[in-house]
Amino acid sequence: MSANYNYKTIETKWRKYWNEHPINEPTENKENYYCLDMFPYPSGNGLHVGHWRGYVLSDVWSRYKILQGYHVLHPMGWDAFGLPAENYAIKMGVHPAKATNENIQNFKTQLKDISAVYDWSKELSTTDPKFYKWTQWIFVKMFKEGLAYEKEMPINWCPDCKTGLANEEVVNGECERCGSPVTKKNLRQWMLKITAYAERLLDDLQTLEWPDKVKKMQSDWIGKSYGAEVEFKIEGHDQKIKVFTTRPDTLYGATFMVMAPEHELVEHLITDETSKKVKQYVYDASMKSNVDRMQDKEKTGVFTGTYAINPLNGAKVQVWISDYVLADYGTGAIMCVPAHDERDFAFAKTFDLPIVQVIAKDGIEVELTEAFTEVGIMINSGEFNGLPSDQTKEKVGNYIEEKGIGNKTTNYKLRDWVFSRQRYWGEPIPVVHCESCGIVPVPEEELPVILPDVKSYEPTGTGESPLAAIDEWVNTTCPVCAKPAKRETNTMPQWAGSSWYFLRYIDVNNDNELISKKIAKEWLPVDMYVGGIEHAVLHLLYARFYTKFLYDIGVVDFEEPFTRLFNQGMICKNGAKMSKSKGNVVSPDELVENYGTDSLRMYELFVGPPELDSEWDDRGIDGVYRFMNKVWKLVVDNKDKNAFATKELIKLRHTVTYEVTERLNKFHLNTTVSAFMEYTNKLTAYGKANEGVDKETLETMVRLLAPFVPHISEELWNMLGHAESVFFNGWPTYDLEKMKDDIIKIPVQINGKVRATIEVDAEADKDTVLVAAKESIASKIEGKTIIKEIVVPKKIINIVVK
RNA sequence: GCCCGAGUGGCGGAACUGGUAGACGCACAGGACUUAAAAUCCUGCGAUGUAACAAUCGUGCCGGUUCGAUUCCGGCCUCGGGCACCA
Repeated sequence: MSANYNYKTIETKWRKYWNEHPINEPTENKENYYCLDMFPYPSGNGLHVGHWRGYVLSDVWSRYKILQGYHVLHPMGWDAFGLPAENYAIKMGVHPAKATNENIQNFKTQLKDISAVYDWSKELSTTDPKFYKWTQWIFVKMFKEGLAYEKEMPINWCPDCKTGLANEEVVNGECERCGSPVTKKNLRQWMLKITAYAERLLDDLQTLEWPDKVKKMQSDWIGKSYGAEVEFKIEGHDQKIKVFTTRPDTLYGATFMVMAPEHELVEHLITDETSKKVKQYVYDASMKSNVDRMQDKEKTGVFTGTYAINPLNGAKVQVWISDYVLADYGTGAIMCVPAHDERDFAFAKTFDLPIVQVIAKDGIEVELTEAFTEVGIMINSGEFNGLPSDQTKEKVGNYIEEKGIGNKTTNYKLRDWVFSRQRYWGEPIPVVHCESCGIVPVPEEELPVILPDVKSYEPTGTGESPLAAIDEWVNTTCPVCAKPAKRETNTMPQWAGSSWYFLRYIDVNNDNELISKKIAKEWLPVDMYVGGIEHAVLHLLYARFYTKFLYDIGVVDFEEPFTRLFNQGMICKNGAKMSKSKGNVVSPDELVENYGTDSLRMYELFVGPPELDSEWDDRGIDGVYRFMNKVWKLVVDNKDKNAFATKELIKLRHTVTYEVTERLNKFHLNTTVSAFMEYTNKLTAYGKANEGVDKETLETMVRLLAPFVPHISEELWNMLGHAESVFFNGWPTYDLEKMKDDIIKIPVQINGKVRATIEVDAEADKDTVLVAAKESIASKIEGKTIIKEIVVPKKIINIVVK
C-alpha cells in the first residue's frame, strides 16, 4: 500500500523531539501514578506482536494518565536469570551473562519501536549484582525471621531440567517449563514458609481491584477449608493418630483409617506379620511419579495389622496405608467414612471393609451402591440422631472439644515454597555451612555473594548445583567463628527477583537500602499492573508474599503490591499461542516498517477485547492504516477552512469525547478504536457536505488520539498551529447537554416487532409521541383492537394489538 | 469429577441498566476514476423470499418470565481455562 502520509519521517521526528522535550516531567502539584508492565525474560527470539499487546495497552494508559495531569512512572527491566540462557550457554559455549546482555540490547532496540514512555534511567536487571544484592538481602532477612529453612524432604524433581521445582511449577504432573513428567526426589532443600502468610494472602484479596478470575485462582490455590482435628487412640500403643476432617458430622461412620505411606507412625504400627508387605508398599509408593500417582484411579493399600478406636462410638477400626492419602496435607492420616466419601467408598469396596451409614435421605437407611454425599438426617450417631446433617457439623465440633478428643480447625492446600534450584544461572543463596556454627547467613554488609564463573554449567543431576564443583568458591570461612566453612551451592528460582523488582524501580541506584522510605511513599504501591494471565498464581502470589514480609520487617508501609491488575489476552495465530516452535510468530519489525508504529499500536488494540485471546490477522492492519490516512486527510483538508462550529459539529465533538473517555476508562480499547473510526467518518462526511470542520473539533480529535497514536497526533497538532507537544494540553472534557439532539428517532413496534420509525421533538410529551406513533402505523393496525400501549420515553413505543 | 468463562454474518467482533441485533473493521461483489493496474471514492453485503417492496425466520439447543430477551430464570450441548485422590 502506498503511503498517503509519511509515517516514517513523522515517527522519527517525534521520537527525537520527545528525547529532547520530555512530556512526563514532575511539577509540584502533580500527583504520581505508577503504571507497570510485567518485565520480560529477554529471550534470544526477540519480541513478537503478542508482546506488543500488553506494552501498547500499558502505554496508552500511561499516556492517558499523563494527559490527566499525573506524573507517571512507567519503567522497564529484565527478568534475566533463568534456564534458557543457561541452556544456550551449555549448547553454544557462551557465558549466560554475555548471551543475556546481548538479548537485552536486542530487546531494548525492538521495544523502542513501540514508542512507549518508558523511563530508561530506571532500567534494572535481576542479574545485576547491584540488584541481586537485595534479592539476597531479603533472603537473609527471611532466614533470620525463621521463614527460610532447610529441610530434607521428597520434592518435585524435573529429570530434564535436573532441578527441584516448587508446587506452583508443576502443571498436571509435568514441569511447567519443559513438560517432562515430574518425579519425587529426596533432597535437602531451602524452603520459604509462605504458609505462614496463607490467611493474610487469602483475606487481602478482597481489597484488590483485580479480575475476579485471578482472585479466585489464588483463593483456590490457597485452598482454605474448615473442619476439625480428631485424635484416635491406637490399640496397644501410647501414641495417637491425629486426623483432619472437614466432615466431623460423619465421625460415627468412620470405620477404618488410612495413613500416607510417608507418615512417621507407619513403622511403629506394623506387626511381624505385616512388616514385609507394608515396607514393600511404602517403597513402591516412593518410586511413583506424580503422573503415575494421579493416573492410578484404582485404590491400592495395605493393612498395618493395627487397630484404632473410634473416639465417639468406641468401635475398633483397622489402620491402613495407602498413597491416596497425601503426606503433606492435613495430618497425613485420615479417618474413613465410606458411606459418605467417594474415595473411602471405593477403598472399602476394594478391600471389603465395613460401611456404616450415618446420614440418610429423610432419615431412612438404605443399601448404598455409592457414597451418599448430600445433606440428610443423622442416623446411627448416638445423641445426634434425627438432626439435619448440615447442622451437625458444628455440634460435633463443639462436642469433641468438650470431650478433649479434638478441636475445630482450618487447613490450607498451600504448601511451603521449595526455593532452591540445582542450577547455575540464578542468585546464590547467601549462607555458609559451618561445622561448629551450623547454617550461618552471610553478613548483610558482605552482600552480594557474587555468582562465580564456572567452567561447566551442565547440571549435575545429582541434586548438586554446578557451583559445588568450584572448590575455591565453595571453601570459605565462617562469618561467626572464622573456621573453614562451605558456601551453599544451590541458587534461587527465577521467581526470586520478580517477587520484588517493582519496588526497586523507584530507587534503582540505592546502595544503602532496598529502597528509600521517602521515595516509596511518593510512588508505591503500583497503581496499575499489566501482564499475562499465566502469572495468576505463580508470580503474583509470590510478589504478594514478599511484599507482606517486607511490610512486616518495616521496609514498606503497604501490604499489597499491586492495587489494580489488568490481564491482557494472548495473541494467537492459526488458533495457537505464538511460539517459535509452532512457527506462527508474527514479528512487529516488518509491520512497523510497512505501516508505522502508530498503525501497529492501533491494530494491537483493535484486534479484539484486550482481556480475551485474539486471533491475529495480517490483513486487518490495512483497516487501521486506512483509518490513519483518513485522520490525516480530515485535518489536512479542513485545517485552513476556518469553518464555523455548528451545533452539529459541537455535538459530534462532545459525543466523540464522551465515547472515547468512557470506553477507555472501562478498558474497552477495541471499541474505543471503533469510536475513532466512526467519528472520523462522520466528520469527514460532514466536512465534505458543508463548509468544513471547525478547528476546535479537529483539535479535540487529535488530543483524544494522542495516547493511542502519539506520533501522528503530535504532527497534526503541530500542523494546527501549536508549538508545544499535544501532551501539554490535558484530556478533553465533554458536556452531556451539548450531546443532545433536538429531533430524535423512535422506533414504533406492533406486538414487539419494529414496523416504523418516527421523528419527534426530543422534548415532546408522551401523548404527542403516541399520536405520531399510531399515525405512522395506522394502515397496519386497521381493524384491530389496541390492547396495550407502551411508551418508553426517548427509546421505543410498542403497540399491542389483537 | 469440581469450579470459572464463552458460544452472535464468510471472518474479527459491537449492542451502556430488558428497548431498532449485526456498530466498527476485514474479506467479497458491483460501479466511478485510469490506456491499464494499484491506491482512492461510491454502493451492496445474516437467511428464505420478492421485479422491487412486503413478509417470515435468525444471537449454541429446549423451555419459561415479559408488551418486548443476545441480555433475566430453569434444563441441556459444545469449546476454552483453572483445580484435581486436599479427606
